[in-house]
Amino acid sequence: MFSKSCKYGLRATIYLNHYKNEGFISINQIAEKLNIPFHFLTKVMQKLNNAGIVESRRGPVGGVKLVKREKNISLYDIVNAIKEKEDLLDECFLGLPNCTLHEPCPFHDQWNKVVTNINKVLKEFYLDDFNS
Amino acid sequence: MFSKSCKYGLRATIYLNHYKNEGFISINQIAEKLNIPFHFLTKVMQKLNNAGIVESRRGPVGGVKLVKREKNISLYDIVNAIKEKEDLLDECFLGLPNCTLHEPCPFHDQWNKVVTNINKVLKEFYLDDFNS
DNA sequence: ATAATTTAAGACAAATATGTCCGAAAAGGA
DNA sequence: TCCTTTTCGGACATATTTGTCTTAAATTAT
Repeated sequence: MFSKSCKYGLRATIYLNHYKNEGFISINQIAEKLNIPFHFLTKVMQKLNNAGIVESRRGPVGGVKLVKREKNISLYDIVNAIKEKEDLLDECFLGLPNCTLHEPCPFHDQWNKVVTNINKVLKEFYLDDFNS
Repeated sequence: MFSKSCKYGLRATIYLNHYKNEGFISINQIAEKLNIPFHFLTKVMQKLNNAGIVESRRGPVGGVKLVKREKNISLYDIVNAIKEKEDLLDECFLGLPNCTLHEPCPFHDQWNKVVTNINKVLKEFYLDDFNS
């Protein structure tokens, strides 16, 4: 969730959202403008492609662009498409083995609130919010 | 901050706090009880030792114990003694190079609130809170 | 068709985090 | 003193993440 993959993906989609009406944009251009390793960004974009967040096209004039949607895309959508592990939610912050839903550790509820807060902020923040 | 080092350190100090009136406790005992790799825990405890959070003693009857303090120790204290990088605070969540205090990115303030909230929870939660 | 461009996909390299091992230093007991 | 126990400290091994490179497949233009 706080990995470079996620951050690169967020920055790239924010960039794409800026140019969402201008057809496909090459990954190379994004990588250069945002100073992100090209081949690494390629793989991140593939994840977003598989998740249906962007569509891609090969060849000249090819590249990548955001899929048109009714609703605007939230940061949460991006992050969730990229990260594979459920790093925070669903697991005890301390990694206590005997911390379960029925017998939570004393810190469990507090930490759940933190996680909920993080997700809330990510869900309420949209790519369009970076355009104003 | 969400590294294994930090989690091991937290679990170990919570354990130590349980037995804070019983002298030194061997790292080996902690490692076995909490199912933490012994040598790895050794290095974590050394960090806490250098930070003045625990004191150690070699030889038989040796081990490690929490340093007596006026105030109880918060989770924030532990985490801060162990983690070396300022992973969250002080840096843009997106890693935008042109995001500064004077010209923050649109998401900057939102994320700062998240970070503040995390730190607040960690600061307000003490080792003693795990004893009740 | 052929060539040029760009994503797709896999192998590989480097960096970092995590885990293991061994010898040295300190402390206690016989 | 000598032996045992335990932390200290460094070296090394493994795993994961991040970054690089190469080839293939698709698309466009000539």
